[in-house]
Formats: sequence, C-alpha cells, structure tokens
Amino acid sequence: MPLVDALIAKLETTARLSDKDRTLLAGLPVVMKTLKAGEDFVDQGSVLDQSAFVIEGVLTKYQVFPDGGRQTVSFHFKGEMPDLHSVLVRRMDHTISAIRDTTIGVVRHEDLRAIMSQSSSLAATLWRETLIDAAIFRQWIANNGKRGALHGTAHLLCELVTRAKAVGLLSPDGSWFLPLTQQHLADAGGISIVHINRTLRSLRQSGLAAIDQGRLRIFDWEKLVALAGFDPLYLHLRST
Amino acid sequence: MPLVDALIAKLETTARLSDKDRTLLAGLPVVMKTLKAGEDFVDQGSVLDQSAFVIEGVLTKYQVFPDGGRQTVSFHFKGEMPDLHSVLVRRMDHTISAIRDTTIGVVRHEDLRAIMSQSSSLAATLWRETLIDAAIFRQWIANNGKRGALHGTAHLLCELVTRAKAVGLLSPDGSWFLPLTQQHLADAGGISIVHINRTLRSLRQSGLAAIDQGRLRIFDWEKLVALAGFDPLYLHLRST
DNA sequence: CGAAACGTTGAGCTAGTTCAATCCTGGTGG
DNA sequence: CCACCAGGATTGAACTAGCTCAACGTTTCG
Repeated sequence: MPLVDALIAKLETTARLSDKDRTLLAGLPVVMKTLKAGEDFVDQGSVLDQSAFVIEGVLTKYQVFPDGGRQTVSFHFKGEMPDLHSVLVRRMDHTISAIRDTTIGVVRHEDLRAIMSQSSSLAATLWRETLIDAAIFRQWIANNGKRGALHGTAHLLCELVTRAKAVGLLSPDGSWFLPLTQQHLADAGGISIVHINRTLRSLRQSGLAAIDQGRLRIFDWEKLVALAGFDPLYLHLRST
Repeated sequence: MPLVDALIAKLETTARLSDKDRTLLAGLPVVMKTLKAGEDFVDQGSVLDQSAFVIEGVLTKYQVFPDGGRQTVSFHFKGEMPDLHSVLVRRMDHTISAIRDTTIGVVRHEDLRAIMSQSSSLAATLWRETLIDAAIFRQWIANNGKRGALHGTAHLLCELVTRAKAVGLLSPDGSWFLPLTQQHLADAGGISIVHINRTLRSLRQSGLAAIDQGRLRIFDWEKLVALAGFDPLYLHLRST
C-alpha cells in the first residue's frame, strides 16, 4: 500500500476528493521516516521546509515554558499532518514528538505548493484541514477552561475516540488501544497526573469508560457524550 | 477612508501585500453594518455565506454549554475577520457577538473566493491569517491549562496589547482603552469574575499593570512579559 | 437623582496540587 | 524459571488555587 494512502484516507473523512486531487496526492514524493518513542522531530523555534503525516503511530504537539512546564496542544493519529501550517507560517511555536515508535511520511513544502497550485480544490481541502484543527483547539480551550477536569477529560475522550474511529483505529468490539499514558492526558488537560488518575477513576466508577492495560473501553457512550457536552459537529466528519 | 482599509492595514501587520492584492481587496464589495453592544451576529450552529471584518469596535467568539456556561475563545479588534474560516467550514461551532457598539464590514464568500482565485498570494495571505488565529488558540489552551490564572491573565494581556498596538489602537502614552470588562476576561480564562478581579489586583499590587476606568496601563512591560512567559513569535508580526 | 452595570472584598467551600509511598506489569539478564 | 528493574498506575494526606454566596462601593448615564 502506497505511503500516501494514510493521508488520502484521512482527508476523505472530512472532504470529498476529486480523482484529479487523489492522483496529485498519490504522485507526491514522500520520504518515509521512523521515530523512536519520545523522539522530538520538530523543535520549538525551528524553521521547516517540509511537513509530515502519520503513517503509523502517534505524534503530540506541545509547548515548553520557561519554568520547564509543558502544555500539550494536540495529538495526531494516522493520516494527520501536525505541521501542515508550516507551509505558510514557517517558524514553529511548539515542539512535535513521537509518543511511541512512529512512522511518518515527509513531504517537501515545495512539492505541496506545486500540487496545490495545480488544483485549487486540493488547496482548499488542505486549508480546510487546518481550520478543523483550529476548531479542535477551540474545544481544548474550553476543556482546559470552563469545563474543568471531569467534563473536559470526558470531552477529550469523546473527541479522540471519534477521530480514531473515523480513520479505522478502533477494534471490532469498539475498544481502542489508546496510545497515551496518564501523563500525556494530564499534559493535555493542564492538570496533574494524580488528578487525571482520579478523574479516570471517577469515569470508571460511574460506568462510563475505563482504560485498562492501555485499552480504552467505552461502557456508556450516550452518558459520556452527555457528561462531556460533546457535539461532533466541529470535527466536520462526512460520516456523522 | 474606504471601509476595507481597516482590513488591508491589519493584513499588512503580518504579511506583505502586492499592489495587485491591495487593489483586489479594495475592489471587494463591502456592506457596512452596525451592531449594538451585546448583539449576537453569528449564531452557534448557523451556516454562513458571508464573512465580516471589524471596522471599529470589538467582537468576541464564544461557545455556550448545555448547562449555560460560556467559554470565550477569542477577541477581535480592528481589521480582524473572526469568521474567515466560514468560507470553507460553513457550519459555525460558536457564536460571535459585539462587545460594545461595533461597525463591521460584510463581504460575501462568493466575492472572497473570486479575488482569491485571481491571486494565489492573496489566498495564501488569508489562509495564513487563519493559521495565526490557530497559533493564538494554542496559547489560550496553555493560558487556561498549565499557566493558571495569574500567568495566563498576564499572557493574555501581553497578547492583547501587542495585537492592539500593531493596528494602532494604543494611545500615544502607551495606555489603551481596553474594551473588555472583568466578566469578558473571566469568560476567556475560564475563571470566575471574583477570581479575575483578585488576579488583576495582584498584577496591580506587584506594579506590573492596572486597569482603571477602562484604561489598561502597563507599568513594567519587561516584568509582565517575564511573568507571562510571553514570546510574540506566534503572532508573526512583521514589526517584531 | 436613581438605576443599572461594573468593580471589590470577606468568608466558607470545592477542585485540584504536591509529596510520598505502594502496587502493578512487562521486560531482561542470569 | 526466577530475581530484579523501570515505567506507569494508584492511593492517602496535607496544602493551595479557585469557586460561590453575599454584601457593598463606584461609575455612568438617562
């Protein structure tokens, strides 16, 4: 299976691609690269001339503060491009690293620009991806702000499961080998690892969802959605 | 002064516009509209066929939760387009309203698409604007997450002053008639109005900044920046 | 002047933190 | 096969940040 298929499949969860656009994407020169768990591959402050998409694994984007604190601002799964924005905004305000061993496909900005200039609908599709990322950021502002730990964590889980499902990462029984530790969830929510642990316990004890041995199981999707106030509209998935 | 000048001036704070792009923008059909303080002009869930930019006044973007809670996700000043993304992502996941009496310029998506198809550099400039908005969202995730009330509020003030200065909203003495009440700041930070009040008091008592009678005065920019951990890089202003 | 909106403060409560200890679980060397 | 180790998960206890309720002060404006 060609490397770009992960990217194409992801784009098709939110947009309709023309045959021409699919062909242009398929012709994109891609260099495959493997990252070790915990490896940074884009540094805060650096300038890029290439972007990457996830082929297999998980990436995270985070900021580091002067005092050493860390705020995670996104997670990226199969097919997603965490640094697509670097095509137009070259200096990075965050670090991107691999959460576990991850395979990415690297494409040069030059080549991306070339296919976008050949198809304005493809350019629009890529722009639209970054706008959906922005909508996700808006939800995360609420997760870390008004929602508070319990509702915010529930919302995050709803979102991650919905996104993972869209690109076919869930097991047939609906569970998911969630590739995140409690530390990762804590860094995303801006809360302590102790508190994320207690928040997850609360979700488990109310029979909504549980993570055990790395596997996320949703027991009561309706109730979890209600608790989170989750409306998948902002993800703009074609299937919902 | 033509209505679009506010938009053009704002775009030029972050991008270089060609004569052609400036001409295209200047030819954009704009309908001026005035909004009363507190008036919603885009509703959560609605579908738009037009976008707006601020001519004079302030807009805010916020989400409303099932329980009636509210999370503000952005403020918009002169020249900014809070719903530019609606060109590609039509259904709104948030409400936009005027904070005080505000004049906006409304442009049809159709006309925006037309000028973008005539100039790919103009299209890129507009796309880039939405990417900078996304970078601001990332900072707000941190403001409401890891930074906490004091550091997060300091960071927000640094950002707002920097943005206001870029479009010439500061008085000659460096102060600014901040068009936000403590309630607005609280909704942005996801904290209570009582707590924002105490946070501002703390900033005032440490001699960093004070808001009195609607006027924001920065006493010690260096210290405020240090407290906030503010690095204006993410705003991508040409002047810094 | 009076009303409405905004700002300020105290007091008691709740959510979330830090520190520290303990417990799994999976992997590795002998 | 087992002992050991490292990273992650879990818990208790004491502490801090932030919330709610309620009262009161101040500014603005008709």
